[in-house]
Amino acid sequence: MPARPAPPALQSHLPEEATAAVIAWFDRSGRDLPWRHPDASAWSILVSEIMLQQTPVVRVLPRWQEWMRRWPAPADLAAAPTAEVLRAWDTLGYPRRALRLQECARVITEQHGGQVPRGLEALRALPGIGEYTAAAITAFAHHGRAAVADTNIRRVLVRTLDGHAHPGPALTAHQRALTAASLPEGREQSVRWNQAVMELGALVCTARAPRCEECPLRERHCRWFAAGRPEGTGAPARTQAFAGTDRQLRGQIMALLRKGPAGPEAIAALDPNDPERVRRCRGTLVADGLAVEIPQQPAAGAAGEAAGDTESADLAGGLRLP
DNA sequence: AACGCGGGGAA
DNA sequence: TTCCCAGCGTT
Repeated sequence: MPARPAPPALQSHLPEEATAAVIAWFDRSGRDLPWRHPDASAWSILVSEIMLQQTPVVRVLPRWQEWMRRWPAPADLAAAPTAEVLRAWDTLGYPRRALRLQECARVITEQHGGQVPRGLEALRALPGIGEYTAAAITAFAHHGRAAVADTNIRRVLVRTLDGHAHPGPALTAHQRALTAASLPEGREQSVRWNQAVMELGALVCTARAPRCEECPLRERHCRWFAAGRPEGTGAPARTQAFAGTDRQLRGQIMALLRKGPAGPEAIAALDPNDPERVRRCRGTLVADGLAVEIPQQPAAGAAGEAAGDTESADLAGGLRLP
């Protein structure tokens, strides 16, 4: 059996000329986002990164402005009532992020002297900060050299270097290697590169309808464009459940609780046809720390309930924010 | 590696 | 309706 044909010569990284072109494009066309301002604090950048996890920039902007006004330092958020934090999170989605962000503020206040820690390991130890966010804070807040691999950067590098249309749902070892190899050596250049290539993915090399005519890599550096922009063999295939999911009902319950404590009838009315689903979602919200049970008040003058009744699940009361 | 976790805007 | 969005934590 003869050896398989040699793969086409892959470039595992972008030449310096290409990174310089992307940085020049960014200087010309990048958005003026407030967390990119030179005087943005490390804390404010950390907050922006958490909010931007799975939530688009345009929706984050007003919430971030309000948070920075109300809680300009970690100690401010650490001291805030959690219910207020969840209300201020509003409809950014995935409200567990808000809980983790407040926990993060408390750890920074109590264990790091109120300063966002440096180093990938110390950052990853904070609640809600994973591989991407630790690298992003290192690069954007501390101006350190770190390989940032968000969905935008992964898409740009996979298209230009691999010639594939989509990077897939998860960061792979191969993609880690691409981001590491493409990172400019100089610290300052590496920071600019991360910002620039991320922005290129957000504005030009988009998932849906890329604007290749505006791309500085189109002519000489993009394998995907050279191949005629082939669609991937398999669709992204991320079947995301829609109506009827627990996630949707959890969101509806949280919307109710943001307005104030809610009685059991109001919660049950969100899905009158499926009390079991309501019960399940109430339970997971409480378990997640996003809601608190309101104990049922025994009827005035009534005799004590049966002593053996240790489980009150059947007698669910209302819920409120923690 | 796969799954659950919100919500809104665009194709 | 579907897809996508500066992902993370758990199993």
